Amino acid sequence: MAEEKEVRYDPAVIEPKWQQRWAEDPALYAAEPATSGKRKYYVLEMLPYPSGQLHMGHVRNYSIGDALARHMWMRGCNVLHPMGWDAFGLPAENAALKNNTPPREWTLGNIAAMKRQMQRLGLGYDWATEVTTCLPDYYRWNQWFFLRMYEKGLVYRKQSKVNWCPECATVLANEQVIDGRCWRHEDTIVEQRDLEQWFLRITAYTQELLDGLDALAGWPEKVRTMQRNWIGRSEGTEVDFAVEGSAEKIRVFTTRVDTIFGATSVQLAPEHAIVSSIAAGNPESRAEIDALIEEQKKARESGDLGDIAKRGVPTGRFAVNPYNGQRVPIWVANYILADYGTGAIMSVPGHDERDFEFAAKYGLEVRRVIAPADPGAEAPALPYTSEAGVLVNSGAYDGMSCAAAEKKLQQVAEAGGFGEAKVTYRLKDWGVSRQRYWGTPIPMIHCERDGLVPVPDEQLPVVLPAQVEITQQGGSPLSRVPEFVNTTCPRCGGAARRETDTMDTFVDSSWYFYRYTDARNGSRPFDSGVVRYWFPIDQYIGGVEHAILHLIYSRFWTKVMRDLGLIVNDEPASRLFTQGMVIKDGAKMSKSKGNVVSPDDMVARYGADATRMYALFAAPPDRDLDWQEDGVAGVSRFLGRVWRLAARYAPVAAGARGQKPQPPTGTSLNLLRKLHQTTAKITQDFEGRWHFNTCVAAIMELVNEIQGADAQLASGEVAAPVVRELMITLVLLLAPFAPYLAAELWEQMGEQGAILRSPWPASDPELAKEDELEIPVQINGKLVTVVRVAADAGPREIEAAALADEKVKTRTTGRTVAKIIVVPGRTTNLVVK
RNA sequence: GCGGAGGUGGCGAAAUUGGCAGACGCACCAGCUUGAGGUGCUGGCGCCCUAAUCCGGCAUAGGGGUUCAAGUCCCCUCCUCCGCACCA
Repeated sequence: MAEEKEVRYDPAVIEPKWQQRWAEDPALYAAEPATSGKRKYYVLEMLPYPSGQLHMGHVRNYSIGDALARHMWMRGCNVLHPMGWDAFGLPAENAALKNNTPPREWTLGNIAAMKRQMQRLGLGYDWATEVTTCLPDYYRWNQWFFLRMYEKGLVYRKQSKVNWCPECATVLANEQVIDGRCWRHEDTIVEQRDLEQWFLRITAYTQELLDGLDALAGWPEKVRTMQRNWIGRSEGTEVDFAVEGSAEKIRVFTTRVDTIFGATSVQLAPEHAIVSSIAAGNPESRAEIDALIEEQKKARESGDLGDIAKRGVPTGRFAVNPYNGQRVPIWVANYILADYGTGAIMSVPGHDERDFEFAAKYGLEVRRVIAPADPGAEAPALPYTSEAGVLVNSGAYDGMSCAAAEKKLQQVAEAGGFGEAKVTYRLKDWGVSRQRYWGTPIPMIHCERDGLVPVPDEQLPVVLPAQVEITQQGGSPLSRVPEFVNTTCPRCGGAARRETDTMDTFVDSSWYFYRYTDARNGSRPFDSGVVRYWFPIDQYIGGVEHAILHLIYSRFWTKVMRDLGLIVNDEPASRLFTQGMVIKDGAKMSKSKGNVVSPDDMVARYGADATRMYALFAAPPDRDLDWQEDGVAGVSRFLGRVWRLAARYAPVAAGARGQKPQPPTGTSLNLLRKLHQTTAKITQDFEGRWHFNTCVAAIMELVNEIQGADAQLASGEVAAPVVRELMITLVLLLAPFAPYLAAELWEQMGEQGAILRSPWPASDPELAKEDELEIPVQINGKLVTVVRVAADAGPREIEAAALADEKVKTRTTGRTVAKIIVVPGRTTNLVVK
């Protein structure tokens, strides 16, 4: 054979070439209109925060989404595969402080850099629909939605606690509070201050958000469970205890009203509103209560609230149990949460672990009011928390089951006007005010005469001013921009002041995926008809860290938009996939651990195809992935093998275009069988199992087998039309995983048009079928040998083949074969005695 | 404490329904090739026993059970990771 200098596989040459071609063909990754007649498929990856650099978590997320999008394109779908930027947020202000760069400039620069990285990775996004949340043509719709919600009573103002650094004299975001101290002043304890804040009434949808989870079968159970816990529905009873010597009442919430005859004290949260009047005549307890509050605040800030010991202060006052008129002492205790239930409880030490612990510490009475239903049973030790018992020491209710007593006691309370059945939730309204510059301005105006006045729609957007000095001095940065603040009241025309708070960035990400469908609409957030076509999202892919906030806010926003008549879907996404983390040396990649792998480095060394394919090969997508650079090198070597295989056989494949194949035999048949098996396996995986790691492995096996038959391919024993089918299909199968190499080889084989628009290969079940199988033969469950039988052999033939085997014979002579189990196509087992 | 996911070679992992445990890749070893810049090809590679074997034994965190047959199903115990965490 003549010496031919093989051209090395060099992704640094191939990939930029195709990157440029794709950039010049904007229709390639563009969605078609609803009238295309194709099945629509909306695949969405969570949009990144433009920090400046992609990390491996992004690469993994987008490799999964891009493989799926490419597959769906090849399946002939009308695919929407967009990308955007969650571009508002605190890091831009931090960068401004540090480098004296305006947030907008910093952010847009980062976006440009990360977009280049994405394009270098060969990700197939439709950049014509790109959404950047910090630009007025996007955030004006945040403001528009805010006004619509305001009109529907879903926006309100309330006093609320914020983190306040006395040194900076400004509000801090939660992320800026480290162990209860200011991030810039390590010696300064952060205070809680009450400020008027804007809230969105997500609690108007609590029950629907909870019920909707049941129908989200395409979401991971883990995410649904986390949301259920977050919503935290709890059924119970509220009961009023009168305060002795006062007209005031203390309302408590309990899930165990059946134990109320065992209540031996009432416990208030330290921040409970009634505490000041209860403790008024009692200076020393007031001081102790303040100490409790202080201690708890510190514990909360340092994040170890759970470890704090239970402590309480007696107020010296008494409350009256409305069921039996009994006097019980009123205490203030640090384990009572002010913002759950009513912020007050009845303490039943006999039947609650926490109350028992508290009572034991302070010597409060412990009373048994629930006993086992079986009268002969020994009374269990207290606290006895089971609800399977019956009431004792409970007056007229003795002998009733817990469940029956609960119902009866609720009726009595309602009839007596001192209580009612009540459902509480942990979910609270969404505070969206941020005393920050780099966010969507809240479109409200404060007028001395007219009060709060919404900005009229025609004045939107309220544009974030460009020239704002970012300092650490005082309140919201916007309040120091007179041109922004000073305005006229839309109602009376008099002088007025703009709201200077901006919106939480979770607002931006709550509906961005709707905007993609109609991203350049200048008169509405989107066209309802277009959204109706594309929604719900067919597949949403992202990190599990967004399981609660982002995904619950998105669901809320969807329901609000539905009730505004803008959309008809109840939920944003029918399927959600949460990929695992990328770790290195057993730990999450982080700068402090020094185990960060840069995507740019990987692409520079091994190419985008190898980097992406490794991200899919190293672990199943839902599990954590341990990044091993040698593994990337391995995938790169594999792509090199494919490259050299194509260098030998692409001309053969190209030359065989249109040639009729003969019925395959021998090596050809074996190769085609493997080919069709591989096709079937990968097709199935895309349809749901998503084990892309084994898809890549299957392609490797296929290549190994073709390479193993190199001599037969070279000699022509495997005919040209077969070589053609092998090579064409191999490249098609590779296309979702290694798009650059696939595009290049597609061209080398003389194929016209984008491989992305070529139909996904079909697997012929007849060709994929084995004609012979190896059936393991076990004796008493232990493997003895393997027999070859026809693939369609029945139990009798397999049994005969097994018994005819020499090894089986030597092991069965002189013994009795008691039973033979044959699983056709699988195995056989002889029970020998 | 509650909820979830896991535990399989030196490493990443595979094994749709119970049916040959370890596919594929990495690392390593041997041979050939190449000749200085992450080369290519072929073969080997769970552990123990053995001079060696296609002999034999042991192996899916540990223990018990069901079954002709268990990584897979059931019970108990241990460990790791993630989420929530005094929610009355």
